[in-house]
Amino acid sequence: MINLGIVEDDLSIRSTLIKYFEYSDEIKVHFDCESADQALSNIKAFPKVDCLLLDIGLPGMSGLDAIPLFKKINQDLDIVIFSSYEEESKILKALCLGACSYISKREGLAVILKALQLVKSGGSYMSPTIAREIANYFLTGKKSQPKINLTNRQSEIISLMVDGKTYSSIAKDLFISIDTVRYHIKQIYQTLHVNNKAEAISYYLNHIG
Amino acid sequence: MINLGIVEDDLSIRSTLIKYFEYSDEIKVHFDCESADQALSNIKAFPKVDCLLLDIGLPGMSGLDAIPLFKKINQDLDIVIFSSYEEESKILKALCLGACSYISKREGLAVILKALQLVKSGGSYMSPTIAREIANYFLTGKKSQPKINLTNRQSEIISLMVDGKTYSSIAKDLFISIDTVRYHIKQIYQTLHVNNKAEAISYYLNHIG
DNA sequence: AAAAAACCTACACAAACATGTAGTTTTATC
DNA sequence: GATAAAACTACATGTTTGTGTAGGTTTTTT
Repeated sequence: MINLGIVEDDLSIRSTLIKYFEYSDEIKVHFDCESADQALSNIKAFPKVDCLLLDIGLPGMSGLDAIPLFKKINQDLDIVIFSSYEEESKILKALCLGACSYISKREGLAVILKALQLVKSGGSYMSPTIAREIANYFLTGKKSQPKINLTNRQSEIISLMVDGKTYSSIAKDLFISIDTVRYHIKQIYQTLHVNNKAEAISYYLNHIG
Repeated sequence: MINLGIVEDDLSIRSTLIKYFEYSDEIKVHFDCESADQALSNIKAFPKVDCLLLDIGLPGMSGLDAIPLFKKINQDLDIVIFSSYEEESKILKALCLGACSYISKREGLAVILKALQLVKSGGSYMSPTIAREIANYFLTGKKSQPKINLTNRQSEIISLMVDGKTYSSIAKDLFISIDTVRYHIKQIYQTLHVNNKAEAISYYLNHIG
């Protein structure tokens, strides 16, 4: 059972949501309101509520700015943004402040329900346009990594080491002998200036991976 | 029409995908192969391909490392990751390198099709578990932090392990016997669901550190 | 074609690790 | 002060790893 609160200033949208959720035996709407201030009171008054469907463009305080305040009251509250904004800045801000899901208002009711279910089960849903914005953010904000001079084979092998494979298992994976694996690992240790598997893995995950 | 290439080393998965896409009049599979090297040749040979379904755990070069090489050949190629990895590190790396969508291998065929359609229309799809990792990334700033409850002693010890210390060296550091070190490490392995030092360190650096 | 990397194989020995069983002691909590 | 959780110790056994030495083959570069 998802114990939901709804914060949305458009009355018609709000009543549509409520009616829709009435037919779902998975969702119980404990409160609905049209401003962040009211929502904050409601969150305090309904401690059972574990999920919030939150609009951004609200009268008074913005839904975004209210996120930390909700989180302060209930650290584990799942906040699902439901907004017509699809700009990177709003999306990133929402996620940074603690929203776990972001749904475009262009989506249908069924999608909202699905998203809430996913969130309840520890997952998350992002509308396609939102997800694309996020992907673009990572792409454009990328930074080059200090280059490390491992050969192709060495890279393959250290990558398998990181996965917890033993020498013999690596040998089988790569169709080479265990002695060859030993050889490569010796080279890797020299290159990375380490003396054992643990150091090599730490180095890899901190500098390369 | 989506002009697709498939890179997946598991033959059964690959043939399942191909058969499935045969029944779709929206998707034309131009090539399929089992390694990044082959895929690079194919991308050159089939310039019409505008979308790539890409596994990560491939023999030879990893799917992740191949992403920039694909992008170099075709800047506008949409890369959809299809992997069993659901760790933040892999997800972020994929997105940073230019993947626009990330699908867990636990998803069904219909979801893959849906994701490809979304990507084609300028959107993106992230599997729920993936999306949650991304949301957590923004929230915490860097590492997603699930509830790993190592005891104080266990934390001390795994931290020394990560530094490349041997059992006996850890024992000396903490003024305990090597058998006690063994005991704690056994407990750690159980808690983290790993079976050796390498996995423990990887887990630590990816999820805790 | 020669040189230099990179890759491959083999063997041997010591050190380190993984895992089981079987306890005792300390510390925190009710 | 009973209980549970954490911490500690011990021993035994087999596996994995680290490090020598000592070669051969393939690929790339000059």
